[in-house]
Amino acid sequence: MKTDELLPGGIPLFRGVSPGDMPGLLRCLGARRQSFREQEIILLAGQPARFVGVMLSGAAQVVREDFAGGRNIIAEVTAGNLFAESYVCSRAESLPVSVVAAADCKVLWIDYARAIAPCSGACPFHARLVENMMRILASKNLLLSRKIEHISRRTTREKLLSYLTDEASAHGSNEFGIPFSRQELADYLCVDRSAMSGELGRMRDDGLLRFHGSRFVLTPGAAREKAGRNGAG
Amino acid sequence: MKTDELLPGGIPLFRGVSPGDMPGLLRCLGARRQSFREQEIILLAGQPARFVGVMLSGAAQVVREDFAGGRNIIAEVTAGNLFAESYVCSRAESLPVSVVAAADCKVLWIDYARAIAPCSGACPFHARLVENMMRILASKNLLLSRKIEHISRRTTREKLLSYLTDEASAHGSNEFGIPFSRQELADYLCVDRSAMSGELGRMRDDGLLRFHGSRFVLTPGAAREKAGRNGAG
DNA sequence: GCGATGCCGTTGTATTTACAACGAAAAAGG
DNA sequence: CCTTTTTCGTTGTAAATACAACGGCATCGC
Repeated sequence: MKTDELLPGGIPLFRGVSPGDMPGLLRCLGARRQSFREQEIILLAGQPARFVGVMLSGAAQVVREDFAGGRNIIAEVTAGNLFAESYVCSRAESLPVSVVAAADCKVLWIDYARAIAPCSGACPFHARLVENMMRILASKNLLLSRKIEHISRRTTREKLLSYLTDEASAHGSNEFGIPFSRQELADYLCVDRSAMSGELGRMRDDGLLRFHGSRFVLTPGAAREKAGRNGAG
Repeated sequence: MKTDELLPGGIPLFRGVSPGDMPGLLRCLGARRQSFREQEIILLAGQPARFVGVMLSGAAQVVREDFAGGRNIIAEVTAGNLFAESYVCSRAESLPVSVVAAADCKVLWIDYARAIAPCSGACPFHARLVENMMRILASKNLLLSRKIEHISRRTTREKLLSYLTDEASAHGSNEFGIPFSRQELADYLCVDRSAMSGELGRMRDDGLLRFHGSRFVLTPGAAREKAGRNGAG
């Protein structure tokens, strides 16, 4: 198996495994590679959830077919990342979603049962793999929780304040940059871009913050009084 | 250590471990028990995130102190469940949240480093524990993802349809009961209860569904045409 | 039986938001 | 340097929502 695509550093699941150890680990896992062309179905809803997918190159979309038959994109999978891992690790019997190639792509399949089975000590990387998997699941958990915390707010102003104060404390400073364009931020917070833009302007007028592009400066202490119809308390 | 509170069946983390094996497992993990009185601080934001907490009895709240100093409850911990596990498993350096006892409670602390360290084969339950932990993390992941899917919708009608169709497919039937009262459902979907109640009535008038209390019957195929300002496609 | 309480649906109003359209500014590309 | 494209802020209007208040209805305790 070619392993030049499997740079451990670029794939969170293999973090901490040295390149030289990859072939042995993959053999021990019984990992298989598979290629897909754009639009091809990588996983079909209803199939058993046994294998965790590692997207080596290309990209895919996770789609849910809703009740009425409509298609709904619920996640994007990019190179280096996992897919279907939550379903497999939660021991779902079958997949409630399908995964479709958004471009030509290469996938590495990992049998979950073999990944978690203790392997008689011959392969010291199982433990590391499991640890990485837990880290990935837990990190995603935190990302999702934070997003819920933000979009649970009723008004656009509150959503913005929730997100921005979170970013501020993550940066440990009132001044910070965000990794989103306006449109991306609006999508993240589930609001209309122009409405959000207007609200940002009003917040600036109210002295809550200043901004230039994607750099923001929060005014300490101002959040409480001018937070809008229901304050932080 | 008393183990009568540690019914493995009631604690997802210990699922699959027989009662007789619990003492050995706990010894191997170096687990410690600690009691707290109501209002006491169980974990303080800023502390290192080394130990996963198992709530044996009582309850607690996970609170985040936001930028402005306001307190914000972001989760409730009930008996049998874990807390701080996402932070610990994601290898966060320190806790961004505090945990406060909502009632007198008893907590079992599990050192994550010992939980994932291979234990020389003497204790066959480590693997099970790790598997359970992954299942818990992954399941929570799915719960959060679904919730985001629902509350990302712009209108109350869409949120309701997203949630209800999800429940329908989970039950495998157009007719099903939901585990929420009206107020709880409104809180879950992040909308006003009375507004939601009104929207439900309008949806009934539009022939989308029928309901009585917490039992719902969705009208097949109706979702597409009457879904509101943007349909399922 | 009776009042107290909690849950739910309804109504009216003020607020907030989405939506569409536009122009300025910035960025990209030749 | 100029054109093309994208991003962003602004405005006006229509639609949706929050909010507050109320009444019906069931449950509960006395």
